[in-house]
Amino acid sequence: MEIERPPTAFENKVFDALHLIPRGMVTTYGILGNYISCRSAQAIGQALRRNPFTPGTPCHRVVKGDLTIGGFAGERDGEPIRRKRNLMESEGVRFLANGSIDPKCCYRFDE
DNA sequence: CACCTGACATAAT
DNA sequence: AATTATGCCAGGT
Repeated sequence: MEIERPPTAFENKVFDALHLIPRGMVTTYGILGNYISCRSAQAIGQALRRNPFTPGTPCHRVVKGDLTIGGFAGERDGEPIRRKRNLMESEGVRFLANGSIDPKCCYRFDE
């Protein structure tokens, strides 16, 4: 069984920002990246993907820049995605008829 | 809508 | 230690 690699400083930053997102809200990789001073949203997505083992990490509150669901657990579609959507809806995030998320639910880390 | 480029961190070689 | 390849993107053409 493979040993767990300790979280890096970068991942720590990502998780910390994740916890700042209020319930019923979501944020985008771009906004999150701007908050942690990372211009690469991809690096963020990777960090989240590597740590979904933490139930306390609301990785489902992060969506793509165009307010679409994006991916989850390394999957761009399938059951993981519908679970992510279900989680967000359960927390109060509203989805538009076209499948995107309501911009009002987009948390922008009001500074 | 499809494709390419840019920017960033981690794993693997 | 350096390079290559990959990855829950973003932005532009």
